[in-house]
Amino acid sequence: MSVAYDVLNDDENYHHGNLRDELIAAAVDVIGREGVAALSLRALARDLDVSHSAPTRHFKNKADLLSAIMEEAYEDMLTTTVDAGYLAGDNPAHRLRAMARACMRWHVDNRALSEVIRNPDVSRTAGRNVKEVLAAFYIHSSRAILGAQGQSRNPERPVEFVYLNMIVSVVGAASVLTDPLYVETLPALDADELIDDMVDHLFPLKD
Amino acid sequence: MSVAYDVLNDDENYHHGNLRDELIAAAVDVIGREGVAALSLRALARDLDVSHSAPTRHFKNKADLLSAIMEEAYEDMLTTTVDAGYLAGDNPAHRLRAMARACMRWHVDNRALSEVIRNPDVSRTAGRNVKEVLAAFYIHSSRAILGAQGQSRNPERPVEFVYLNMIVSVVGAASVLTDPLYVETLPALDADELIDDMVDHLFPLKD
DNA sequence: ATAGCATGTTGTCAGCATCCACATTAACTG
DNA sequence: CAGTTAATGTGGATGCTGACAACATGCTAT
Repeated sequence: MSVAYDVLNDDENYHHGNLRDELIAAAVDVIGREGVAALSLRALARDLDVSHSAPTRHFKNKADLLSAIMEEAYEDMLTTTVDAGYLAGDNPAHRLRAMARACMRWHVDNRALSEVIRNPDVSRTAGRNVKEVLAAFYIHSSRAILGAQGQSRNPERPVEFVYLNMIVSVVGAASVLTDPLYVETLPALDADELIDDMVDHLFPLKD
Repeated sequence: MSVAYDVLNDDENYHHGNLRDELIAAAVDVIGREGVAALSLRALARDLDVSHSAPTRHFKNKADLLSAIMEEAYEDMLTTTVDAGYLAGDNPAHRLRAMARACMRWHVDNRALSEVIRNPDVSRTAGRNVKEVLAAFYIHSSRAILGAQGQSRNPERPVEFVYLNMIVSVVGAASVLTDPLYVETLPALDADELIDDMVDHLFPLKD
């Protein structure tokens, strides 16, 4: 639906030309630096040298902007983790581990987006799109888990619990690893080591 | 520091008498129903039939109110889980499992408070108090983990990782179990079953 | 050219946080 | 018991914000 203008308008146009995408980019930047609460549509408009209500054309209100960010974030996150699974080779257990690791890494590498999708005030506004993407991801993951069960040390654990535990671990790791309060308070904490340890414990290999 | 008035002022007083505590209670109520973003000091003042700037005497601003809520929440949460450990008897492994289970349950039973302490915009304002409480909890938990290591199936795992994994699991479970988007999207999900399953997996018993 | 549409602008309004001067009460002090 | 002081609450002013409405501009297709 988003129009791609193949022109490069260096002159000062009446039309901004790419406001929607730049609004999202600027918003993500602000969120990364100052948090969701500090986000202001008017401030964004000022930053982009645009009138205070120009954003209305693209996002009905603040919740709508955050909702759009959430949608992009979920798609990016889930394709990233699914792709990581495919890149991990043919061994189902390795694929599953790669998926969990990639998903955690995505959160660490995309602090601002992670903060948005984990914010209840945002997820409350989630539309059908997001829910369908999440449902599809559940199906995909269940298959991956079933495929890997034979190679795990605890093959008898029900798939739903394994999946839930994976989601919980990912969300928890995202919360802990991106929150300065935890990082400051917890024992010396290297994100990669923690992720590896948790993946090992979540999906232990046989050998 | 909080004064306890032993009077019951049924008449309409100039002084409210207990504004601070009632502000917190009303705020928690609003957060539970509409989320942190919907919180407004002026609306709270209206609800309590008090002038719009009365809250200033008790909380310099909104962040200050949320910070106070966070402090109370952390103390309540951590004493609840520590107490659950003591109540679980003498077996160190059972104590540790009881702690983890109680901590997760606290989040489910105190949705609003959980949402506050997991909100980055709030935790960013955490003061020395909160940090000291968290540090003390780490010490307490490390001891519990060390005591339980002999009874677990994986005694060789470093204490810090076990602790981190526990925190991650608790925070993640809180996020997942209290967020309607997850509850709606995930496979049929009973909080108690999930908690038990996760605790079993986190701290497996020998037998 | 011109009608229609997407996009951006200016103007306006209510709600909110924050600050300030002032009012009232409770607690302390001699 | 009287007078002082600190704590608490009031009312108004200011500036920022989100939201809406009416208008302006430029692209595109007929």
